[in-house]
Amino acid sequence: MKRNTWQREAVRTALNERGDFISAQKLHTELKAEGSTIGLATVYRALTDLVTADEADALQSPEGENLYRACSSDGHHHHLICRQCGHTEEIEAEAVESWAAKVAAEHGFTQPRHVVDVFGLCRECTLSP
Amino acid sequence: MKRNTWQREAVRTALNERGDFISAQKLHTELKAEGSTIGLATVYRALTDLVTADEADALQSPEGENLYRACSSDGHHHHLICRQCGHTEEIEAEAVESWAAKVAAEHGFTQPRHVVDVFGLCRECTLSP
DNA sequence: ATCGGTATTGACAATCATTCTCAATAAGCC
DNA sequence: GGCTTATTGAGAATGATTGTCAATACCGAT
Ligand SMILES: [Mn+2]
Ligand SMILES: [Mn+2]
Ligand SMILES: [Zn+2]
Ligand SMILES: [Zn+2]
Repeated sequence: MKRNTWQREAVRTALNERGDFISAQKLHTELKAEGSTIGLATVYRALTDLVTADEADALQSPEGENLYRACSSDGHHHHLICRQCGHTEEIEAEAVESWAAKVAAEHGFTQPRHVVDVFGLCRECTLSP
Repeated sequence: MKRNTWQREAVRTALNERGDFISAQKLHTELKAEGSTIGLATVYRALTDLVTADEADALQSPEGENLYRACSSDGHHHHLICRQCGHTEEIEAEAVESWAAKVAAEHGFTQPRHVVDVFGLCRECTLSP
């Protein structure tokens, strides 16, 4: 039986308000800055659960950190991320989905998973870097 | 002035003989198993240098480890990697290249870069896991 | 071939994100 | 209100990677 706690809700709310990708560490720091007494391990657990429940997306930053973001659209999708400010836009990639499945099958690979992310500079960061 | 050492050469040779992606840690273990006295930090340094010199490719495993591989083909390309044994095949992704550029432009993003990797189980690992 | 300046090395410590441990706490059900 | 037990949080543990620094050895100059 899964129980509802204010900690889980605090993480969910913080992610939703933010909108962009953030690390577990930074999220924990922000929550404590607002007065929360939530523990770091709990933030990790909540984020992992949100990803499992398809309420959040996760990806690795180029530096190897795990970043989390509230999912606005349902189902599998990918991201266009500003490497300057973290601003994120969700993108559809149906063509990439079928391409990944096809190329795996052609080489005899099974259970394919793919990592497809596009990093760039958003409009604002392009103008004022 | 860059100097030539047997350590750097040992890492380059080991990477070339292997052909597949491998972590710095595993590579160091294998080298020592063959009697080498090379240090772990040196393996990390050599791999970083090889990537800088475009003699090796690097990518992050889904577990967050950095993996390295000797570059066989020149220029930009992507990989199909067995997450069980590390066996790797280079793949063309022309359709994905143009898709990434287009989706970035459509959202006002500049200087786009993309991460495109496919992980699965190779034919052999599918049969005997 | 010898010498000397300095890149490079390697053992070890340090860092950093993430996970584990486990006693204390508090949801949810009666 | 009590009980059961999932959940929490502080701190330890892990594991990859990087930093430190004295000792080493490459290589150009002599
Ligand atoms: Mn996809
Ligand atoms: Mn590409
Ligand atoms: Zn931006
Ligand atoms: Zn395999």
